Amino acid sequence: MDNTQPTHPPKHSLKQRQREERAALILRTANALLIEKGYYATSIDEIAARVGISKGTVYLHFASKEDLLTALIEQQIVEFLALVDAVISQPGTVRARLERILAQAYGSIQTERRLLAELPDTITLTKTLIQKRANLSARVDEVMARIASLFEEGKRTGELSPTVPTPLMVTTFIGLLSLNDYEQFLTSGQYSADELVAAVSHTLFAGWAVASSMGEKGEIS
Amino acid sequence: MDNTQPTHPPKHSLKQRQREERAALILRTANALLIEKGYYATSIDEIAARVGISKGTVYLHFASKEDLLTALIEQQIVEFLALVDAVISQPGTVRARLERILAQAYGSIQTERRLLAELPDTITLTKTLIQKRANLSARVDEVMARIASLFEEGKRTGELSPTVPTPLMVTTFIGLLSLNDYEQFLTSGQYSADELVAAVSHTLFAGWAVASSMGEKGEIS
Amino acid sequence: MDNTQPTHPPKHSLKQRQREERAALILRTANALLIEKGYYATSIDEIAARVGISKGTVYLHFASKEDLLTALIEQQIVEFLALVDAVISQPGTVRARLERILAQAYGSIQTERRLLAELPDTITLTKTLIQKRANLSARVDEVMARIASLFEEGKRTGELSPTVPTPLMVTTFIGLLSLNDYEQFLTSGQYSADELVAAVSHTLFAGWAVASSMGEKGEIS
Amino acid sequence: MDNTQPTHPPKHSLKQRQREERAALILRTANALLIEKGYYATSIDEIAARVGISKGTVYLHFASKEDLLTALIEQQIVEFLALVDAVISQPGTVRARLERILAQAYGSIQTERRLLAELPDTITLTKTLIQKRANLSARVDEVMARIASLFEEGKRTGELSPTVPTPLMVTTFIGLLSLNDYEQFLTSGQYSADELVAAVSHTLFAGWAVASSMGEKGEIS
DNA sequence: AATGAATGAGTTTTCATTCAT
DNA sequence: TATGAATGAAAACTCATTCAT
Repeated sequence: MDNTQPTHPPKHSLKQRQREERAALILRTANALLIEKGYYATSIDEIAARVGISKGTVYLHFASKEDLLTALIEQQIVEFLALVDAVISQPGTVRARLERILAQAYGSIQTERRLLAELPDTITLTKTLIQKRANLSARVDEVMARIASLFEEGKRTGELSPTVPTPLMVTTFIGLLSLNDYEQFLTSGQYSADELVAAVSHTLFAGWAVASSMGEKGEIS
Repeated sequence: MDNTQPTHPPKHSLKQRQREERAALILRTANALLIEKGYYATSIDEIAARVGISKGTVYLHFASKEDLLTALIEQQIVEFLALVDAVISQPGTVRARLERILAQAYGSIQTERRLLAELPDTITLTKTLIQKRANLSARVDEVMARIASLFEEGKRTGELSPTVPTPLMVTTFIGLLSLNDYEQFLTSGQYSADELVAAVSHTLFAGWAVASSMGEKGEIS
Repeated sequence: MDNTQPTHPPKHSLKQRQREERAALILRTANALLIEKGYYATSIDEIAARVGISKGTVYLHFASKEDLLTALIEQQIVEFLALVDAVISQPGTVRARLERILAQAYGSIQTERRLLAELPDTITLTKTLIQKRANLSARVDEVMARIASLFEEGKRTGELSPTVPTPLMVTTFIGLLSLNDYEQFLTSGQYSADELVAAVSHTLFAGWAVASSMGEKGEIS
Repeated sequence: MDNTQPTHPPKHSLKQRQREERAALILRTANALLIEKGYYATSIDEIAARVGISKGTVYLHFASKEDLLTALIEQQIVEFLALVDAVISQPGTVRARLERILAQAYGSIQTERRLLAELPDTITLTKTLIQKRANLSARVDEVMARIASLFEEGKRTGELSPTVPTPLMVTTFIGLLSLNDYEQFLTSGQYSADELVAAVSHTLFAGWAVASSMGEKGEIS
């Protein structure tokens, strides 16, 4: 099937596809280099050399170095958003679903090296950039909103305590999700991604206290 | 005693003292500027101008821009270490003492703007730097060790669960301690430092689950 | 004759004609852009985009950016030469005929925006270019010669004073003909093209005319 | 005299003087190069090399290439303004005084190569620049106003014809004053500066002078 | 000690020109 | 023929660092 005119649509797509692949390759390479050396220490020339193209070609795809970074961040936020969306619509407890997000984040550290590296590092470092680019800001808000909705659901269903304000939950969750410092445990092999997920999840959902129940300072009452 | 030549040693000290004050002033100014604009966007010239001295004078105190940053980071780690040491030797539960550290960190965000800003941002950004500078690395390890000892104490006294590995506790604690994203809540006035401390402490020590007790997945048993 | 194969020669001509039309369109567009933004600020890409073709196609017609400029200048000099030739062969006084040239120049400022804009601006700016390109230089000389012949005619017939050397007359005439600064008066509506022609003509001819004679170097006394 | 403390005031001036001399040297060199090759074809590197300093040093004195050009133009306009002012306050007919300005302009072509080159060339080419820089625009207006006042004086005293509008006189005068094309006559030795002055003056004044009156538009008959 | 002029390596960006398709 | 992706030379500008005064 679909043997009628298989050439025409692709014809258009060919150049287009090549262009997109080029752009994607540049983004991937830039991502690797930025993680290695940081934004300022990485020159466009270096990115081009690593890709095996010339400086000018990079500018054929991204109007400026900042634009390249923006595209990279946006791509990764979008990917993360897709993950969150997929997870949200799955069945299971809120905790289980959040664990899936954690697992994905920690699991990808060693393989793809992406979300984790960009969400915190770049969001922290280029908070300025995100503020400048309205669409980035909007996407970040979107991510936060989705995660917030998950927590709200948990509070409604009685799974989560209404004690801790949702915004703090979201910020804390994302903070730990993207905590760069966990990387050492994974790369050193000290803990596996699964162990890390379990520990962080336990921390967040059950706390560190032995009889993690009991009143704790008559907390929040 | 030592009243024989009261002038000479002081005389030396005077110069010395002045030198150190100069250096301290430069560090303070650099700290402010680095927080404002970041390492790469801040030039030596700018720092000098803000201090009211010339570029060359900065180099009389710090051999390079990187050295200046190193000194700054070291200073702040040392200050943080002093805080940790002070807190550790105080009486009270582990949780109470860790809350004091949290309180200090979150409280200083608006006033001095230091530890929090530098520990994560710069430590994250200049992880490279810390790896390069042995003494920085050593000091960071020292801080981690102190906090680890506190957690170990908690586990020994039965206050803390032995379930979560101490290294993860330390990393998580420091991660939340220096989570830049909390800043928005403080600057917007949405939450006070105290509320933030309470929430984070609750999260860590009691978790988010409603009946934060019970076995969760059977673990902890 | 030549009615045997009516298609082939025209066929050639057709392609040829199309080619020439293309080239002419490029030149026209380039002219507009160069006037708007200047030679250096106008890129080949921009010209191509405005024409609606691709960069490469421009190079099919002009070997280099400089060649494009050369062709443009030459075209305009040729057009100007045609005007001069036409005017020269007309009846009337020298003054009347030169006024026609002035009228054409000042009149075209607002409509076509050509001779005036290019002759001075580009000739001044690219004096280098004209010196480099022998044929341009030759054409400029040709224009000067024609105008010189007109002045000589005037001197012979007694209409013009032999006092002022013809080369100076020519240079002055062309200078005022292409004086960019007059443009302001036209665009602001302060003076019409006709008024400008009258004023310039008066300035030049009441000065150059034999009758205006009398003293000099003592005149006005 | 003045032998009291000859050092102190100069002390300040020393560095200052050196700075200014440097800047002046750069300006002079830039002027020469810009005339030779034009603004776009002259790189900062080239200017620096010609002066015998490094690129960076140029930027120590001028914040940008455009700023350098602006300073150059301003300097020359100011110099020209000074000349005009000096001439205006001298005794003599308007014509005689304007001739002094012409003489200065044409005379300096071969020696210093300045006013002439910049007033038209750059004013024409960087009309944009002058519009952008308010102070340049103001100075140009000032020059025009002074010269206009001279013509007005001539009209009042009856030396000049009220027929030609003053603005046109000013523009025409400046146009011929800075007519680049005259340069060929001077450099080729075909005419001396004095002859050029005489010819231009004759052209303009025998035309503008009241006495030159008679017919017009029918004269010569 | 302090200054600030001088340097030049390094970076981003542009754009004329080429060439495979 | 027409296209437009690719190139790389060239240029403006910055800034850490040095050093003569």
